[in-house]
Amino acid sequence: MAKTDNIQEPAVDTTEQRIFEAAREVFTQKGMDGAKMQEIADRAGINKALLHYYYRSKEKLYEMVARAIVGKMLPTIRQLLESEQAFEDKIRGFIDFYIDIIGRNPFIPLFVITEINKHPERFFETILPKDLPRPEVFFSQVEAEVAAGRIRPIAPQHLLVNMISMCIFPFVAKPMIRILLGMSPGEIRLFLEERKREVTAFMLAGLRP
Amino acid sequence: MAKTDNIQEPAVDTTEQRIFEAAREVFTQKGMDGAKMQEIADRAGINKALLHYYYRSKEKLYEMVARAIVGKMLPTIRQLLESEQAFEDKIRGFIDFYIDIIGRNPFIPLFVITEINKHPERFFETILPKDLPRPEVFFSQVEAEVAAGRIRPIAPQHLLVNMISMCIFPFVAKPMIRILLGMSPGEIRLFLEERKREVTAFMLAGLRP
DNA sequence: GCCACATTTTACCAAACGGTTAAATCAAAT
DNA sequence: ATTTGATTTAACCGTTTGGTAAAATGTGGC
Repeated sequence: MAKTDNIQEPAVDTTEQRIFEAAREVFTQKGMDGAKMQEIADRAGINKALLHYYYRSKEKLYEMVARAIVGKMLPTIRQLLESEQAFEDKIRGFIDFYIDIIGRNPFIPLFVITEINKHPERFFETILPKDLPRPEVFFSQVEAEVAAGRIRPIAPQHLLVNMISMCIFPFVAKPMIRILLGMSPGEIRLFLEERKREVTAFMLAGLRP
Repeated sequence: MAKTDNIQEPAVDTTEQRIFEAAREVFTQKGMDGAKMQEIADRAGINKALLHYYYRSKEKLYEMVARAIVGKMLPTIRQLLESEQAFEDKIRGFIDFYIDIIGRNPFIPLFVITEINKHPERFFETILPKDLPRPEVFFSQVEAEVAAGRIRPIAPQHLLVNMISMCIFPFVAKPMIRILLGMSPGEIRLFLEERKREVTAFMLAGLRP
């Protein structure tokens, strides 16, 4: 809700942080291969020499940026999955918070997906932290709801993937959807805002016994 | 169902087609920036000189590959959206066929999404054909079902995006989901196969009045 | 004034890469 | 045997790019 829980939040405006922020922008938008060190330097308002003065190599800088992004997303997901709320509240909270975060950082999912697909080894060995979110808590919660007859029988893994898909994909494929549905930039923005309500409604409807 | 309706199907094995096929593989997996002409030549089993002998430039080759991919996907979507089946059959058919095609060409969605995000101008002006699928037929079908009380009230655009999201996203984010759910390569393959049944069930459940 | 550090300037290097050229080789058709 | 087109070889070019070196300049604190 607050603008300050954006993924990027430079505490103070040091040159080092301006560089890092510039690198984050360029890397997320152009990927490792498409990003140029010169452009990062330009966007940070410094020159290439100073860029290498702070960050040794492109590879290292990229890894730091990727780690920062992934390392900030995972705890959020973990928190959403492991929270102790009642089931329906949890679903509502997950969708609400998740769409909110992605709406404010729409480049992140595509960046992570691209990175993981193009350089799996580097991602799993260097970027991904060791302590991953444990969906087990959520899964047993789903199974309990099913057993109690409060929701329709469904495999908890598919339930989770359905929910995540409907939250993330529209942002990842925003321009594609925009064209397919013939929407103006204003209309697609509105459409994506509606999805908080819409996905929640669809999830709960799909789970009715 | 048949292996022959794969998106890649070299009719005869000419050198020109082997090059094109190699380019398709490299471009879809590494993107425009990450792809190297040398690698395309290597994978086609020829040398760089011959590569330029058949295809003038990297840019042109890339555009041809992209056009071929997009040009083959769109008519399929169009057909699925504009078919004249009864509503539930249409939903079933869409999910079934769509997941089937993506399962056999899992690199395509990410390729299209990346291309559209990194080079929107080129995509819309050079690659995307002019005649797009018209979802209006499908939309009025949804509205008719809602009016007749046969499905729960829902905006047809959100319905369509929900369905497409649940079909495509798991393939795009396959390695991510694999790690999150702690699955082996065999398990994730099974999981993705299950989704045909699962997404259909979830869609129909979510639409019950 | 001097020191430590940040920053700029400039020049440079080596490698990678897209693309070209020209001559040589190969193979099948005539 | 000759021609024709496909293919290779190998050298080469210009540009981009990541990265380095070194000297000069700026700047704030002591």
